[in-house]
Order: sequence, then C-alpha cells, then structure tokens
Amino acid sequence: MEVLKPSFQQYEKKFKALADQKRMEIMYELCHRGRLCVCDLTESFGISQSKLSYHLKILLDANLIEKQTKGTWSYYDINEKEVNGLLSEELCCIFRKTGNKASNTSCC
Amino acid sequence: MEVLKPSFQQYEKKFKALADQKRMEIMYELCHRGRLCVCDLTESFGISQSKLSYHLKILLDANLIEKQTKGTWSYYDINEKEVNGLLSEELCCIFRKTGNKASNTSCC
DNA sequence: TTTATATATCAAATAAATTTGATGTAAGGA
DNA sequence: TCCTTACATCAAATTTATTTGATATATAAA
Repeated sequence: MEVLKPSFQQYEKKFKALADQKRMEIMYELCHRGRLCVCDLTESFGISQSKLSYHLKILLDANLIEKQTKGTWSYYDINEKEVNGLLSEELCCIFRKTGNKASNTSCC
Repeated sequence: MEVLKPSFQQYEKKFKALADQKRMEIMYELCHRGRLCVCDLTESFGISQSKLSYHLKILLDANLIEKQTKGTWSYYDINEKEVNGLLSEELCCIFRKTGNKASNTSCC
C-alpha cells in the first residue's frame, strides 16, 4: 500500500506562519504566559497595533493559535493540538505547551 | 531558574526553508527515495536546474538537508537529526525519515 | 586538449510579504 | 446618545523572495 503524497498547501501555510521572528515571539509569549489579549501583546512587543493584528491573523489562519472574543477584547492562545502535531517535542517550552503526547505533561 | 528566550533566527531560517511547496516536495522525495542527485530531482519535478539549485541551497543553508559531492555530481539527503529535532513524529513519512527518537525506527 | 555533463551563481524581472498610517466597526460606559 | 476603548481592515509604500535565462566552474570522458 502506497502512502499518499500529502497536500503540502496546509503545511506551507503553517510553516510560513512560523517563519517570522515576530510571530515566533508571539507564539513564545502565548506559550509561556497563556491566553493574552492584543493589548497585552502590544505592550510586550512595542509593536504597532495594526502590525500585531496582521501577524495574529496569519497565525490564526494557519490554525496555530485560537481566538476568543469577549466584549471588545480578543484573547489569543496556542492551539496545542495543531502545534503538537507539527513541531517536535524538543520545541516544548518554546512553541509547544506540552511535551509527550501520551502523558500530555507540561514541559516548563 | 528562568528559561532563556531562545534566538529565533535559527528557527526562522528553518521554517522559511520549509515554507514552500517545492521545497517540501524535495524534502518528501528525499525522505522516501533517499540520497538523490540534482539531476534525479530535476527529472522528478520538471523544474529548471537553476531553480532547483536555488531551492536546494535554501534547504542546505537551513541545515535541513546535507550535501555530498562526488565528481561532478552533488548528492543531497535529509539531515535526520535536524529535521527530527524540529518536526513532530506525526510528520514521519512526510519530512522525517524516522519516528520515535529513542527507538529510531523507520516509519514508512 | 577539446568537449560534454553536472551543477552553481549571477543580475534583472517578477511576485509575494510586510509595514505604515488612516479609517472602520462594534461594544461598553458616561 | 455620545464618547472611548479594543481591535480589524485597507491601500500605498517598502522590503523580501522567487523566477528566469545566461554564464561560470569543475570534473570527466573522448
């Protein structure tokens, strides 16, 4: 039985989303501090709000983060399932929140 | 003890390298067929030679593949250590050659 | 030597991603 | 109802990445 050649389009989107230092910093921040609103992130990074929205959208479209709206606030957090399925366990504490898939233990 | 904020530059290079369908196809091809020369790949993809060289260089600079020269031939192969340290075990058979780190078993 | 083959590199053209500053929208409080 | 706050979106400008076709280099074979 042959393994089907996967559609790389979905991966392209995810890797593209990760392939930027600012977005990696966002992932890192969410990974460590958990759910954050845009204003928290704006403060942390000293980055303009529209720029941040742009980068968050790219991560969101790639399904690497999740968004929850409460009133006028938008809260973002890591999409653990997606990230864990994409990145190695060695990246726990950097982009992943949890280590081993089976035990689902936090790594930091 | 605080975890040091890692330098994202190295990761940026790697994710950028992966963030392209053609380069992912190269990875996939190397993953399945093992060490290949540029001419093999040119045939497989129907892509111009200079274009292929360009993409191979990006993967090589990101340290995701390795190069071996024999005479006028250049052979490329997956850099298993790097790829396994970056991508999840679920990507075995796609970009990774081996599965579980401990047992180092082939997955396809 | 000359010639052919395999691959790398280069510069110009093109395409894609990012930044910027302005504007839009929607919710909540005065 | 009128502000204000939080965020999203937009178009233009800028930066970065990719493609293309030509040329360079190095090995090997004739």
